[in-house]
Amino acid sequence: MCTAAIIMLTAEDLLDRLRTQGGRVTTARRLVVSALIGATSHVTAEDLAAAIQEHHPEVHLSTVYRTLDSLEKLGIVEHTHVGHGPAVYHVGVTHQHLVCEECGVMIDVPADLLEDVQELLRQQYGFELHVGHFALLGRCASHAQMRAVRI
Amino acid sequence: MCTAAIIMLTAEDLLDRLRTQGGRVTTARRLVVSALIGATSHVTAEDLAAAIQEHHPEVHLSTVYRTLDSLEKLGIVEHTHVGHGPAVYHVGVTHQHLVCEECGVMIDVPADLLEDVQELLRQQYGFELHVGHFALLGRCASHAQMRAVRI
DNA sequence: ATCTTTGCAAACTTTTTGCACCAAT
DNA sequence: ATTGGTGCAAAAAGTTTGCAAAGAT
Repeated sequence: MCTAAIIMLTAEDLLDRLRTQGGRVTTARRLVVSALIGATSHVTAEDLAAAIQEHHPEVHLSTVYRTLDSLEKLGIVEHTHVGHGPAVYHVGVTHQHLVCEECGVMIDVPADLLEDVQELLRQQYGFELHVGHFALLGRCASHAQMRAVRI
Repeated sequence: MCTAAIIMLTAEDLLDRLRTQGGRVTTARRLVVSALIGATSHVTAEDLAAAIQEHHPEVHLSTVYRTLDSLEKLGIVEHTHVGHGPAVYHVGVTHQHLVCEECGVMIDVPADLLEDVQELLRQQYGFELHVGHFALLGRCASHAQMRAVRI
């Protein structure tokens, strides 16, 4: 059973989308797309570059960034800012990230958890919330008690 | 009438707090604190430095950052990340920022607007949301219709 | 006298860009 | 033959840090 068919995109699906929009399918792009799809969790551009460069050291980090950009413009990939560090990228359905400011652990929660705020902001401020673009920061269960000053 | 007495802190109050905690009150710190309190809205470290440097060009940006850090450790000042740009600083009550990804306009909303999500996250994930540390991104009323691809 | 803070320069991190060369359509 | 993409190096943007000199207590 799969609740979100859209996330079952294969590497070739993504590459086809690129080609259809007038883009070219290159070795570098193939590698970025496979690395992204093969990733077990959210990855940074640098993670992807490192993984690719194990076997293809010539693929440059800037190429990874540019490929991810292209995929985002197609609406297939999203990036999220998870705190003070680098952005993470993922394929598939929009969701919200919770990040612990203490230990960095990331929790994925469904986007509809923010539906009510979204509606509230729409009604009171005419503001259309873009769920998922920024993580929600705070403290995970194991660090919730802490009252550390440094954040 | 003033609903939040806590924001009525004067520059001298802040400086006293620094002194009480074993800190020193220097010319540079005096200037940063006055600039911050005198600011009409949320300001970046660079904004503050620029304002100060009009009359005191010797005060360095890094000193501004360090003073803001000290004030944050005392819990008097907060910074917020409002998108891809620099952080903004403010004295006073915690609130949430909405930022338009299209035009950059910033809307301040009361922190309690997120109370329900906060409670939900607490109950379902044991996650203690730190309201205000990151802005909520989206589109303001005048840009809500746009479906621009680039974000 | 002591210990904090400053100014400066330099490093750092993440991401973007200019450009000549190369490659996919 | 076009146009778009790549690799590289370098810049950009925001923030932090090391250090010797200066300053507050």
